[in-house]
Amino acid sequence: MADYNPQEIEAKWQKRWEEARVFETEADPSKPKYYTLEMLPYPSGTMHMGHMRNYAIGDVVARVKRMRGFNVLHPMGWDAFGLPAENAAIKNNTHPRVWTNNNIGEFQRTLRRFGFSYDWRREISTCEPEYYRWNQWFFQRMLERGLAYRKKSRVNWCPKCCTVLANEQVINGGYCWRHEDTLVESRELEQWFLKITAYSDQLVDDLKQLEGTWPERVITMQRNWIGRSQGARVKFEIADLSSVKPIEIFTTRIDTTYGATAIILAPTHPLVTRLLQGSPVREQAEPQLARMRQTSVKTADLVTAEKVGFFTGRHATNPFSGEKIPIWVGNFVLMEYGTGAIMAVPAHDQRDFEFCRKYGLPIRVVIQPSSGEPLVEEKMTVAFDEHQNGRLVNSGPFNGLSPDEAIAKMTAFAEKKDFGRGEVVFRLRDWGISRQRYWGTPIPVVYCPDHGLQAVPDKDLPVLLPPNPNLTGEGESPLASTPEFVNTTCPKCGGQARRETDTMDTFVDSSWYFYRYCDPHNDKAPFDSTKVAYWFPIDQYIGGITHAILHLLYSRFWCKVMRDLGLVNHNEPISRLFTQGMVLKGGVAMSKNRGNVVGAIDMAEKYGADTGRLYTLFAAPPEKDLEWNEEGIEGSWRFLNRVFRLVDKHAGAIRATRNWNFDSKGMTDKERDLIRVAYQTMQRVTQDFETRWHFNSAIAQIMELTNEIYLAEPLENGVRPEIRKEVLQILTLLLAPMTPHIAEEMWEMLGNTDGLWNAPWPILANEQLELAKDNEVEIPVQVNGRVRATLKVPADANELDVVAKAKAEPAVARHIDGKRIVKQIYVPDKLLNLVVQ
RNA sequence: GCCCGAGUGGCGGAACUGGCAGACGCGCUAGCUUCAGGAGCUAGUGAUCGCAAGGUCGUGGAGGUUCGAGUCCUCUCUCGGGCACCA
Repeated sequence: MADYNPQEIEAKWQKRWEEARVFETEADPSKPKYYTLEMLPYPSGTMHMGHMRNYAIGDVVARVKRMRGFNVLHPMGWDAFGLPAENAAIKNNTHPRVWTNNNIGEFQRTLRRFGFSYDWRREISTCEPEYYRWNQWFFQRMLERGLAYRKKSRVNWCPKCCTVLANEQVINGGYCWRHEDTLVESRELEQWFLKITAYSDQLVDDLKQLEGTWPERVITMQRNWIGRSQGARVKFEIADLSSVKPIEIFTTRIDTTYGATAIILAPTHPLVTRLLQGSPVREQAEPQLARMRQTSVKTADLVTAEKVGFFTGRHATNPFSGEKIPIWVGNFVLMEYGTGAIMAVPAHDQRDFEFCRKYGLPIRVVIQPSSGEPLVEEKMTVAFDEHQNGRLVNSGPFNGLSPDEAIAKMTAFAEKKDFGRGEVVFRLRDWGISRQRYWGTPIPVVYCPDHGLQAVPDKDLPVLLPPNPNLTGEGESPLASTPEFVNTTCPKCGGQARRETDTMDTFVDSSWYFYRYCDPHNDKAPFDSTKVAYWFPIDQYIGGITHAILHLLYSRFWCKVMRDLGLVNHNEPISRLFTQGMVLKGGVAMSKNRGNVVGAIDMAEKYGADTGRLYTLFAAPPEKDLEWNEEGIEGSWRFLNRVFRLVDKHAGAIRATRNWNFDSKGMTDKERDLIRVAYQTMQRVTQDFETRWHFNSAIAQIMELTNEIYLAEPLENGVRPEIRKEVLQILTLLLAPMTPHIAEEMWEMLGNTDGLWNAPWPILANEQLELAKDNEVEIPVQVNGRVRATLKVPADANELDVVAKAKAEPAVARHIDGKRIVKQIYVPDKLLNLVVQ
């Protein structure tokens, strides 16, 4: 009798897998491929059970597919650049590379300890020049095509990170994504941008391809983030200043133009200063403008701030009606969106309504609801902004049209008269990638006093990070104070030149890393396109919902750029996305900062990797958050011990037994029952793995099978050896994707000399399917929907027999005696319901 | 404000297309075993009335459809998440 010793067993099989190179894969067009991966981790601190759950889910997928005969690519790597490494290095007076590589070592050791089936030869680390040189190479391609450009603009600056953030990294209306309590400031800086907006339309349209295979909420979040709105641009001439060009406004409701009672400009609109020149209200207006421009810096406050504004003293002409309406400046109009100017239609837009009420501007109804009380201006308390329901009024020749008809007709009219046109506007902004920090990919350009901006030629890539930077964590990029980095020569004239000292956002690294796994050691190109063509698109991607916008949007963008460069031939990189839940402790996500982590290595040492894997899969369905419970893991540990004891007890006697040939002649009832349960469990578990991803209920089924076998003990009594072996082997195979080490060990104990890694996933033969069928079923008998008895009848019993038998049941008879049966519902093998009066 | 998602025992969670609600596990109770602790094994465990047989209630709440609803429809409450003066 041996005890279950996970430490020994796990080390033994990890070594065997490595020696047999079980998880190493090559592209092979003769086999069906399956590319699955989990989002690459940022190696900070140590791994906790939250990480582990993610990889456990991914490993089940990879192992099941492998057993199903797919050529499976399952790689792992490190998102190794980033601020925490730099900050930690400053704090501990070391180099970011040292800190990062220590962590990578720790992470790698932990992942190996858990026996995840990665092809480690393909491991990548984004902070290595072999990797980041291709970031630079891509940057040059984008620069050539105008997709990378430099401009001075207002950008988000995090005072704690001491760097610029992308719009996607600003959360909760103005806070840093890493420092959730730190307000982002607005600064005017020269920055590098990637022109993701060139792909706005495609990024929205192609979301349709992902419907059904990506979580709906990720698609919705991306759609909202890109924020495409169909509308129109309309010109309003400035009545008092004919020499100044007309004001252009953007609206999605051109049908309400007759109801416009003011034009409102953003405080930073370039026209504002010109309008105030010589204006009768200039004296009062200018201080207000100054105040507004100042307060607009804090974007977070905008949300709650009250609407304020002032009159410019000028008027504009409504191109439809010819009416003169006042031009105002309002703090709620954003320069960044649309044209930075709007027409205020207080009757049909809530914001305009509030603004106009406050400043006594008139309200004019131009859409009357088709049903209910007609609107009366003086009595309105909110704007009427529906456009499904209503008809135009007070709108000249457009009266009587529905808003949708009016939008089409009025846009056409504006185009004909040349004062407006239909336009699509996006919320998405270009991706600001400049970061004023050291630990990232250097942006590969130089500035020559004579030739200006020059790209570093491909042959000179990579532009390496200097080994000994001067890290302070303050002010401008550390690269700027590293003379041996900054001072260089112009690639055009060879004269003195200065390098760009900003580095790239680390989201550049993760935008294409999964392509590199296909060809990780290529030193001629980012990857060989034929290899990528074999593996891509990714069949299954697994990660947290936190990346719903950032990483997953950038990756989609990058894919489209690569397609246009002729490097890949697909539109979307990821066919199927799964977003798993977090592991919580005390109701919040595990994180080092909060000090509520359960270390993965600690768990492996205490219970073994298999128990840790099993528990994270069993405790909750994978998409849900999981509250960590130390008592729960004990249950998984007990279960594995129970299974191990069972196999250990029988192994000696059946080790040499030949596999059963499914001959059902002369089977005892006990044998039949056991085999049936085993095969039924197989069918259900297969379903749970393949189509439903219900790992938790798959495990519950396997536990039930184990309980059934225990109840049938002693098996030696009436169960022949080959059937004992069949049942125990099925139990072992079903566990293999989740708890691979103990499964291998038991497989060997049962007399198999060929590793379990070579075993195919069991698919039931016809004889087995026959044996899996129930020959007797239990049918609940209801009277008026209440269960009164349960009948045991043969499968496929006919209705008359069942009804007769049911009526004979005393508990049924009691409820139908003296009453009339008005209806009889019989669902074969399911239930019988008698409706009486 | 807008858009998603979720509400089932003491707890984590099952329930495929409407068909015995609470599988499986944790915890708890009792018994066996043990010097003891631990482990293991067996039985029980939604609430409620009843000595029992048996009955009634029960999936956040209120209605509805149906022979039958956790599941479908309408309204509503609570929690979680995302976006947010986006014109």
